[in-house]
Amino acid sequence: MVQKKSDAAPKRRGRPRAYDPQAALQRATDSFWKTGYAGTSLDEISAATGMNRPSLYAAFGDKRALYLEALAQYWQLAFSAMREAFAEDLPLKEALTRVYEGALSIYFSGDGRPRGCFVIGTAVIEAVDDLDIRNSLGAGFRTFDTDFETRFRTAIEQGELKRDADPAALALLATATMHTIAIRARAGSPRADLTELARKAVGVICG
Amino acid sequence: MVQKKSDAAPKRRGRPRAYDPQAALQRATDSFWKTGYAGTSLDEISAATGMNRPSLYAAFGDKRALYLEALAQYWQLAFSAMREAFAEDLPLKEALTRVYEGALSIYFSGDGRPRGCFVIGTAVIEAVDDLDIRNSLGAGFRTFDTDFETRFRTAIEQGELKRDADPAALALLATATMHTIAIRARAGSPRADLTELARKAVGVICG
DNA sequence: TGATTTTTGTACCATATCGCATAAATATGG
DNA sequence: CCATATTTATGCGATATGGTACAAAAATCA
Repeated sequence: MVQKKSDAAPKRRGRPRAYDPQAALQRATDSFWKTGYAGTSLDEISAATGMNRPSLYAAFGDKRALYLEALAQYWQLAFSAMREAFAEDLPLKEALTRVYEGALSIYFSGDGRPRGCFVIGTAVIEAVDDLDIRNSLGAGFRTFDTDFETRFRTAIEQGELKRDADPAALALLATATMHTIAIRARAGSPRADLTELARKAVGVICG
Repeated sequence: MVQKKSDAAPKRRGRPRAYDPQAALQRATDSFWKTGYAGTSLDEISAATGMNRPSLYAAFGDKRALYLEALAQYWQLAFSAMREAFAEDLPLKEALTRVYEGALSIYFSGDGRPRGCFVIGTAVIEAVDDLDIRNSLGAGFRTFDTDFETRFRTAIEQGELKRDADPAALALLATATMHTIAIRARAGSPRADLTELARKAVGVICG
C-alpha cells in the first residue's frame, strides 16, 4: 500500500510552527475550564498557549471557534472515559463505580483548584444564547443517557437487576448523579465526599 | 406599641429615588441569569434596570456585590419554593413531584429562552475563583440535601418507604435529579421532557 | 544564492468595560 | 426663599478586549 500521509517528515514549505496544535488546544481548554468562555480573554489564552494572537487565529479561527473545538475535544474525552469503564465487563456496581471514579479524576485534574466538568462549568452557561452549544449539549447528554441505559438493559438480561426495572429511568438517575458530582466538584466538595456520594447513588440505583 | 418604621411616608430629605430597589435587583438578576457574571456588563444591567451606573453603585456597590445580592435573593426563592412544596403535607410522591414542578416553573420563567437555574447557570462557573460563592453553593446544596433527607426520614417513619431505606442516599439522588433538570433546562430540553424525567426519577426514588 | 511560502512578533485600531468625578435636579427643613 | 441632603445624569479616564495589518523570520525549492 502506498504511503498516504507521512506524519514523520512533513517537509512543509514555510517557517515551521513553534507550537504543537494539540498541546495548545489543551492549554486553551484549561483556560476556558477555569474561567469560562466569557471570562477568558484571548490574552490569557495567548499566554497559556505561548502562541501570539495571529497564530491563534491562523490555527483555530476566532475565540468562539476555538472554544467549540475545545468543547468537542472534551466530549471525546468524556465519552471515552465512560466507555473505557464499561468495556471491562465488570459487574454492574463495579462498572458504575468506575464510571464515576473516572469522572472524578477528570473533575479533579489540573494544577489549581478542582474545576469540575468542563461542559457543566462552561458550556451550560453559554447554551442559552448559542444554538451550536445547545446542540452539542443535547447530543452529549443523550449519549450518556443511552450508554447508561444500554448497560442497565444488559444488567436486566443478565439478572443483575430485577426484571421489572426501568432501564431508561435508571439511566436518567445515573446521568443525574454524574451531573451533581460535576457541579459539587466545582463548588468545592472534597473528592472523598463525592466518592461517597457516588457509592450511595450506586447503592440506590442498583436496588 | 410605638411605630418603629413608617414604610408608608419615608419623608426622606433629598431627591427621591427614581427606581424600586427590589425591582431593580430582579432586573439585574435577570441579566446575570441570561449571560452569566462575566458575560454581563454594567451597561447591560444599567439598561435593564433603567438605573445609570452611579445609581447602581450607590444602591448595590460594585458588580460583584450586586451579583452576590442577586445570588442570595435567588437562594431564598429556591428555598421557599421547595418548602412550600413540602408544607402541604402531601404523600411523598406528590410532594417530590411538586418540588420538581416548582423548580421547573422557575427554570422556565422569564421572557426569552429558558434559563434553567440561576445558581447552576451562573454561580457554579464562578465558584472556582470565588470563595464567597463557593461557600454560598456549599450552604445552599446542603440545605437541599437536608430538607430532602428530612422528608425521606418522615416518609420512612410513616411507612411511605421501606424501613431499611437510606434517607441520606435518597436525598442525594433527589438533589441530583434537581441538578440534572436545572442543567437540561438551560441546555434546551423541552419542559415536557423534564416533567417526564422527574416522574421517572420519583418512581425510582420512591421504590 | 535568490524566489517562494508559511509562521511569528509587534503594533495598531475600534470598541467595550469598570469605576468615579462633578454638576444638575429634586426633595425637605427652617 | 434659601440652606441642606440625596439622587440623577453626563461624561471622563484608564485599562481591557477582540480582531487584524504588516514586516521580519525561517523554512523549502529551484
